[in-house]
Amino acid sequence: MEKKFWILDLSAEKVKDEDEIWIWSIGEDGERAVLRVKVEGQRFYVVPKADPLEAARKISNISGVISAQVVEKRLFGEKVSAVEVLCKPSKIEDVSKAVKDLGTLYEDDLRLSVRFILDNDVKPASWYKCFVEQDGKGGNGVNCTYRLIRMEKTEELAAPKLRVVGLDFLYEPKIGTPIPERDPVVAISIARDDGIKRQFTGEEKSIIKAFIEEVEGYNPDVIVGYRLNTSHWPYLLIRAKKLGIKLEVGRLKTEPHQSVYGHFSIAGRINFDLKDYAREITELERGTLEELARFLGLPQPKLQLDEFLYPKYWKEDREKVLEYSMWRASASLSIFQTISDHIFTMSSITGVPPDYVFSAAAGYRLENYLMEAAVRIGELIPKPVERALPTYPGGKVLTPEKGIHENVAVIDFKAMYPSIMLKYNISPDTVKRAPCPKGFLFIEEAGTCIAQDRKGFFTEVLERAVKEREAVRDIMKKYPKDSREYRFLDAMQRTLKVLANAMYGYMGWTGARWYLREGAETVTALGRRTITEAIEKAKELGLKVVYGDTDSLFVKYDKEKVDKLLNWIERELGLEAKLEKIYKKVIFTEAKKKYAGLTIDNVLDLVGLEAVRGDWCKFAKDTQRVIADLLLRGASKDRVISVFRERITELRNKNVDLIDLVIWKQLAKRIDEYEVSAPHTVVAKELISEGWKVTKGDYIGFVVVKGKGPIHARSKHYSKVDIDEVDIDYYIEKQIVPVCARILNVIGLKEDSLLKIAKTAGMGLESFF
DNA sequence: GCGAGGTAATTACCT
DNA sequence: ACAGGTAATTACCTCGCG
Repeated sequence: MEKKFWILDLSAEKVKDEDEIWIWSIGEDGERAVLRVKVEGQRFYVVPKADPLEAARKISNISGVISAQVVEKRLFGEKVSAVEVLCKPSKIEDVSKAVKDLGTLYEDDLRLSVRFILDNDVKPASWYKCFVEQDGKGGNGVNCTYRLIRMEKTEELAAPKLRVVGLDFLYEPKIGTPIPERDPVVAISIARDDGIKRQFTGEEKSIIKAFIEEVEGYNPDVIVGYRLNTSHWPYLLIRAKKLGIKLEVGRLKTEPHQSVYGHFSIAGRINFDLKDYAREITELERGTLEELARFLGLPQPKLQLDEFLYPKYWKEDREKVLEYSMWRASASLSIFQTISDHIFTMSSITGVPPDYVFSAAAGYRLENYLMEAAVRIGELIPKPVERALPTYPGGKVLTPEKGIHENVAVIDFKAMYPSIMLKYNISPDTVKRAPCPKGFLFIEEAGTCIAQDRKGFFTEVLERAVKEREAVRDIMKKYPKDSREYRFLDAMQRTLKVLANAMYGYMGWTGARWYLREGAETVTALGRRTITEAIEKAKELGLKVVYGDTDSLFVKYDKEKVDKLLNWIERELGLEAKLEKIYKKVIFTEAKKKYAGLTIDNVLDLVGLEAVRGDWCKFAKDTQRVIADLLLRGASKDRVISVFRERITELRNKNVDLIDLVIWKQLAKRIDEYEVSAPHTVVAKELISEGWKVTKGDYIGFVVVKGKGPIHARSKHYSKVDIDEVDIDYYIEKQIVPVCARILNVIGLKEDSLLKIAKTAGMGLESFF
């Protein structure tokens, strides 16, 4: 029979020694189903050292090999004869070992589910018309199982109505971070997309059981929470085992199991960890659930309760903690609903299933996308190899003309690197180090050559992505802006853009299968050439260039001349540039990549300055923002100084929240990898000795307190600091004064004069001034 | 033993 | 764990100082 299904996930399963792919799906009628496909053979390739026919003959005699035949493939753009080996999936390791002396192996490192997706052009999070035969009844979360005969992609876009649950778990630690071998689960909060909320509290065994029953009863397609992969699932599995319960939250009564990219897989459901998603949003400073919710315009909790404060609250005000936990569950649900288009488009375009598409690093997502293209055009998929990390020159950054400028236009090249790659045909299979073979274009600045007689692999992929994006944008226009379809298509075109923009970085990534340093070098060299030419043209037109970085130019605004420049760029360089914004006023510090501007729409833009950095205390950041704002809006020097003085006075009088004095730094390495002491590492070590689990990637918040010795010797975790211990002078001299001086330098106020003013502020001499 | 001065380590930003 | 370019702070080392 014929049915339409949306693919939720794919898994490779073993059924009585037979390899099968199970496609977990949702029918257009809401049916939850498994489509089973028996997989007889898995293929890989051998590029033989000697005669291909002879190699094929030898290989076909190896046990486990179903067939071996000579095929024409491409390898880094060159035609090669390869032996396509088909073998039993379970035998692939043995067979590849047996043939490896005959030549170089390709694609034997792909997992069966990936192989299936590539070979059949099956994409998760997409709709298919399926020809199926009923295979079994349902039960345990699926309505039916089918044998899949064949499938065809359909035009449908948006996901079906999914059942989603947001989760949060609370544990009761004896001391420090909860430890699964020791501390019980004390509360489980559940928020369902149908509006029902549940919270299980009390005796551990009964609440875990109630949770499992709830999952079985509601049978969600999506389970979402924060830190599910790194904390909750491993924790719950240990607790359940201890209690003699099976954590059967998967369809067909399965437990969560560890999968690729550090992700936990739950059969038949999407297990989505919001922490993975948060990590990629550069606008977030620490990637907390609260920040993510705020970023997406969703409600905040009544009470901010981090892990360091929660044990105390759990003893003192249980209700508040439970309410907070419920907020986390609800927020997780809402966040998933808000970002689901992004997740599903990324998944369907790259072929990485939705539950781990954001657990995988951006490079792997793009790689999956490239692999799909490679199979389509017959390019062999190289294996990743360990490489040294040689670096190469990047973008060109101009020294800003320091001071306050009025009327400055910012001109940006649109997608400069992808455009250059397209224009020059730069790809891992088209670029070589000089000397140039015939028909190659020599790029002097990089000492490289680019093939011009054939289209590169990346060029083909980029062209396709650009075309597809244009098509999506065309279709988009047919729908109203607030429609379901418009939002989905918009997510789709953004995803295509993200992938296109990542191709340059991918080519320069030593971990990439299609790594080519010369290629990446050529891109940046041509980028520098392009911006340099644009600068010269701007000058020639009489535009004064005040700053520039990689693909942007800041010029004194003159509409006519800027228009001329933009036209010239399009005509002569074959690239697109646009007038990005106009600053009424902009302040350049003496440093590159740091400036403050006020746009013609009266928006304050702070770039690179401490106010936009996560590792300065909020009080200093707010002060810098206020000072920059005043200055850009034309306040007098006296007015700015008096505001500065007020802020210092507030600080001296301890008229600030302690939390605004916390300095946050990420633990970028494992604690034992640090070579020197730093405040955050010393504090982290102390936390660890007290039973807290802080690891690589965590943010450590500390406050500098009074005392002797280096800063790291008098930094304390914020949860343990009383405002009276704070070293106010440190905050004045090393936080507030420097960040204000950075801005005020342009009106001749140097750090030492600010320091002098600060010395008298709040010292009981206010009336004197 | 101690401060000056230079440099390495470290983080987080910009494009 | 997609790239390089950059600023900034703090820690640490070396050197001179008789």
